[in-house]
Amino acid sequence: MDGRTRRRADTKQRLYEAAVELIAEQGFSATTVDDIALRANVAKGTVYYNFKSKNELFEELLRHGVELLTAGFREAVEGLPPREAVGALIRTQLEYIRRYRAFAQLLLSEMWRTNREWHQTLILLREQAIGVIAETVQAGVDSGDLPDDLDVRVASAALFGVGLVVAVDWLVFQPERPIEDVEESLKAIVRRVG
Amino acid sequence: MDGRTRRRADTKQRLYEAAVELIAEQGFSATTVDDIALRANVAKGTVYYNFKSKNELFEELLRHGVELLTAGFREAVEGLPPREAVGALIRTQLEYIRRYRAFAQLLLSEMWRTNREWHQTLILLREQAIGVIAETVQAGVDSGDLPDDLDVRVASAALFGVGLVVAVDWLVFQPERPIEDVEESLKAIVRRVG
DNA sequence: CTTTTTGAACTGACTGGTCAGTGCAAAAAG
DNA sequence: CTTTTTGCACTGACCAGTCAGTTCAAAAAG
Repeated sequence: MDGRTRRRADTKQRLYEAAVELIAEQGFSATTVDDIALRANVAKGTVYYNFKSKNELFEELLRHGVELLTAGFREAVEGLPPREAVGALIRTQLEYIRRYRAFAQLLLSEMWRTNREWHQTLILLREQAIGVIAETVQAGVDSGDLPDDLDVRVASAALFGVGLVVAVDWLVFQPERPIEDVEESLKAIVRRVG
Repeated sequence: MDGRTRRRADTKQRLYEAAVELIAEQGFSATTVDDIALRANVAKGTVYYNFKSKNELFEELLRHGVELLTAGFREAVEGLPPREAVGALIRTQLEYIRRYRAFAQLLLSEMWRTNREWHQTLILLREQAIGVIAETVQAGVDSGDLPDDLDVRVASAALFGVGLVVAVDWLVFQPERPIEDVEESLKAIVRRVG
């Protein structure tokens, strides 16, 4: 990657970060392109040089964030036996959300909203993230570590959603609480699967 | 209640319903007052005759919805022994969300959003709903039905959040699934507390 | 040189909120 | 009873402001 490409990548990264924070706080519609440019320390023209539109910036940002999460999931369960794998997923999700708190908030806000332009994108991304979880849960069922009457897709979706709310609730309303505590509570709740 | 008062109450009700649906679908900022008036079959001015502003309409609507839910909670656990009470809460929440699906979606989208004008209202309402759950959970701990090392507030918050995501996810992505199934899955997940 | 960024000006569509005016049910008057 | 008056509830055109997106000349960076 040469200097120009790197420079441009940096700019895009700054725009992602600015947009994620603002949209998490205010929502998509309430966030203006001028706001984003201002927070990213970039001229408005630069936004439109790097992205086709406000909408596309947002969609790319969604893809980027979810891919990062699923990559983390895959890495976390790599070579782990089913018994420990689900626990690793929970831990990974918690750490991811602590690190990318704004993105998690944004995802929580938009995930179950229908009738928006990016809804299809979101369905795909949800499928992607839950898919990784489902693989692990399925392995657990196959190995007998999890009850075989468990509906894998429902359980995986629930696991994903539960981690999301509990973690975001933690960061918003009880940020002083250590991550181990939250992990403990979460695992206590999902005892049956995790 | 005379004719005028009834008429006005009807109008407010229609406005609530229109606003809830639209905001659940599109978000607060993306929903225009014109949209709301149109769907409620009412002139724009009527919105401002009945509510001080778009913001206040939304806040009243939040209060209205959450009060309905907490009232349902209270009624559901009335006179029930702790062992059955938590299950009753879950069932009630599920039924409420099926009945007022749009409101639940809206709550899920806005609940953890900071820096919005209505954030304080939301904190209060969250406190109210979780408070009722906490009373029940506390009774369970006192009676020995629940482990006494359980952090009541965290568990209650988690319970509330979990019910919300699982139920909304059900309605959005698997609406054909019967409520008993979902109740079963949910209770399987929260085995330890519910 | 080329690529990327700047920054300011501009447009046209849209939005929250306002307000003078209308219709009608119920109360008051006869 | 009928007629008149009142004022609540509602209307919809209108206004001032805002925002996404465009344009472009010029500068910075590599």
